[in-house]
Amino acid sequence: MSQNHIDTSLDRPSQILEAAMVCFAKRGFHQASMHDISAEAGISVGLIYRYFENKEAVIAAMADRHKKEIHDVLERARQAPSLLESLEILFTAHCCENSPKVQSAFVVDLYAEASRNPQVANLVLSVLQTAMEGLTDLIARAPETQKSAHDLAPAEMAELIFAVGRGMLMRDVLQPPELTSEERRARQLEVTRGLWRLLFQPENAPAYA
Amino acid sequence: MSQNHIDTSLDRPSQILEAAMVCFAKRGFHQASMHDISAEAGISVGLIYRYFENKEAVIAAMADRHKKEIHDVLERARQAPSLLESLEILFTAHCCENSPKVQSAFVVDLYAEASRNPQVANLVLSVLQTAMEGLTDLIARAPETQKSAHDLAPAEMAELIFAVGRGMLMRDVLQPPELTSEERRARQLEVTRGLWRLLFQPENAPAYA
DNA sequence: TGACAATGAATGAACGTTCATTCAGTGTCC
DNA sequence: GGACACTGAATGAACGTTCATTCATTGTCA
Repeated sequence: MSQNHIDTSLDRPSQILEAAMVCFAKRGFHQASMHDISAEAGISVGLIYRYFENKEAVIAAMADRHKKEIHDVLERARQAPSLLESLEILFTAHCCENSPKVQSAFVVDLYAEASRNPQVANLVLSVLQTAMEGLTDLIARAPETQKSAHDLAPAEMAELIFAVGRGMLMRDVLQPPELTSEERRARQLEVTRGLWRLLFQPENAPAYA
Repeated sequence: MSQNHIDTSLDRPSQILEAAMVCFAKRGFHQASMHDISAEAGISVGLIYRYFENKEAVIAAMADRHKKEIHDVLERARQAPSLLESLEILFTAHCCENSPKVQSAFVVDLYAEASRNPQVANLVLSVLQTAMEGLTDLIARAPETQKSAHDLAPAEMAELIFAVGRGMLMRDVLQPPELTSEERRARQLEVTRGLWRLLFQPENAPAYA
């Protein structure tokens, strides 16, 4: 397996993190060994310790990287021309960038880790709060919000949206791995649009049927 | 810690599974050792092997137990007098029976395990499908469904409901452990009712404000 | 006494981590 | 240019520890 290793154009730390992501997704944080990671990266075990103090530091660095990625996604969502497009960016980000499913498995593992490591929990929580505030703001400003048929506050809507996002992500890891990135994305978009109709469609929109 | 061990009125296998649940939630499937479990159960390591072939068999048995519990919850939800009450049962089941947070952490771990163990994935998937069918049916039959202001099919609603449920569960593991079972339950109910209003409230209900 | 429940020290494999060693590359001086 | 000294990235065998699993032994009760 993996005859061709990780992209060598990256600097060492990134190369190691890239390999770690693959291994963690494949075996989990605690079952993936440092030897697995070194093999995936095509380097020796010892070299990892030149760049990371220990295994926990690798996990922490990955969590940090994830934090930055989330911020990027939020920024892209913020710049989308419409609220629907913002939502679609938020919902499909994890299934098309890089490899499919890898990210989902990593995030589920991250939450599992958070449930027993308060440091990880705080990091995830802080990301979540920033993202929530961002989305709440986005919703509050959007013209689409005014016409909706319900009485939910923007913050409540944001909470629901993120809950659905996490739920879809969790669902994602059950899918057989042979599903393509496109099929995943299609499924995600379907659910997103259902939620969208629910949250933002004006009350008596002309139904198709 | 845990001077008083597991209820001794249970039969050995149940007693072991009870202890395993506590350890798995506290440390995760693969970090919890057989010694941890035996200590929590107040028995010796070797005795576990009289009742379970190996550690994987313990995990599999726990997954099976979870499957039965889900079926029970669905049955209770089915017998509730109204759809709203069914939903509330589905949404709060995992935060009040037995110990709080323990169950959430276990389920997140279960999904993480499912992402790399196809056997576990199939089991979880089968539970999910049964539950989805049950809820879809429940929704389709409910009189509340007719009056809703949107055009989502019962199956789509069920999918959204389960996604939100999983999302809340994931969110749950981030909460500091000192939150009481009641506070958790209150939070869950709040979100459930928001989703409820969204999905099933007739279009022009008299708003409070 | 015999059958079964229960123990926990022993085993060996696997793991995270360390470190003595190698060596391609760079700088320095004649 | 050529000889030599130096650097530090990279290696992988070795170490101490942890863990799942085994089994010879002991306890219990009919």
